[in-house]
Amino acid sequence: MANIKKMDFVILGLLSHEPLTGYEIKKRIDSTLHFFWSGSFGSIYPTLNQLEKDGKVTKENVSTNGREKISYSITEDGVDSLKRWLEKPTEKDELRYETLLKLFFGNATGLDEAKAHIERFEEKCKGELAVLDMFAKNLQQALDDDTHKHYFLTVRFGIKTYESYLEWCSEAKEQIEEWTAK
Amino acid sequence: MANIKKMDFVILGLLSHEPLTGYEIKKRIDSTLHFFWSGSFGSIYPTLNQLEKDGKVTKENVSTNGREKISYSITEDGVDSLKRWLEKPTEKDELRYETLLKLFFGNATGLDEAKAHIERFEEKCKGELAVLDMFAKNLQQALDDDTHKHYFLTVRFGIKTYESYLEWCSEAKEQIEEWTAK
DNA sequence: AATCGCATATATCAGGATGATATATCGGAG
DNA sequence: CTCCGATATATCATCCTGATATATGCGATT
Repeated sequence: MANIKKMDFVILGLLSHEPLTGYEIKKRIDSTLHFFWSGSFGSIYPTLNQLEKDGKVTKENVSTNGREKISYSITEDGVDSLKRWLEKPTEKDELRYETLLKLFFGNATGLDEAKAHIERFEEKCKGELAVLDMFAKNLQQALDDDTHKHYFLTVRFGIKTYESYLEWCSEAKEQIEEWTAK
Repeated sequence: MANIKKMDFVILGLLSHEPLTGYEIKKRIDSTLHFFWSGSFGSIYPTLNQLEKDGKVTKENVSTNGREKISYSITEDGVDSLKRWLEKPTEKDELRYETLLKLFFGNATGLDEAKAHIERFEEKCKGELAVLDMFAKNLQQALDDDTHKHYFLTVRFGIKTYESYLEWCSEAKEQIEEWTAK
């Protein structure tokens, strides 16, 4: 079999917590999963249709404030699929940092340009870290919920990595100054 | 314009160091760039053909040990393209960790399963870190070369992040034991 | 000397994922 | 009352991956 479709399990996973619309799924991905996963509408809506055909989710037309939307719920079959996937070992963990690519090839433009990239990266990290710190603070007051326990572990991962990114930024900038000084 | 093709710049970047064949490019990606970028043959060969049509690289048939291969070199036009891209701010830095996805949705299977995922992740990190430590050691003896300086900075990034991953693994395992104990 | 397996080398293809775009409605700010 | 951003669903070109195909050279094993 070719590449296994990950969006299936992202959606099943989110629906295992609560029923959601496609639009709400996108929001969850962009907020909660944001620092270790991503997904687009072009992937979400077709997958939802397929999952419904396969009997792993059911859809229901809902009207909120006179607004039409389609709410999806997970079925028993869907939960089974999710569990089977969760038990399998991870296939691929992937980092894809354009900043590091530009840094690596930076010889063509020089160390000053490299420093500029690092500084932009640093600012972005500070922003992300602030968000994660807030998440952690909120979660720590609700750790009796098992779902929150798992969430909390991933947030801690994010905090630790962003902290180490920031340390690297300082180190790298100092290193560059040393090199350019002499 | 749609998604900018990154493979163009990966190839131009690598060719800015030395002439290479498609196969050698793949090897460079899988070894040197491996911990922050990836790429497949299905992307490399068509891109090389396109870059040649655009006059950004030139090809030359070479025969080593009676073996035919196509060696590519970067042109002035190619170097210009590369530099222009290097000067632009990073568009996207992306982490895509299936392990964290499984951890996040782990409520459906429980904390024991979560621990198993963390332990597998830990082993993989230890392996990667050993490789990076070796890279760093070798590079430190050749930092007079400007290309190596840039390389060294990215390796340091890898080391710092993998070290923080390992710290997180310990912390997370302890946390899980605390939770399951009571 | 023959064969087996692995690295070298190039190429193509089905399918998954992204980013852009299209369309339409609702609610609040000015 | 109009404009703008959020809500909501959907599709498409394009990129990228993983698999597969094909073929040769080289060293190890039988």
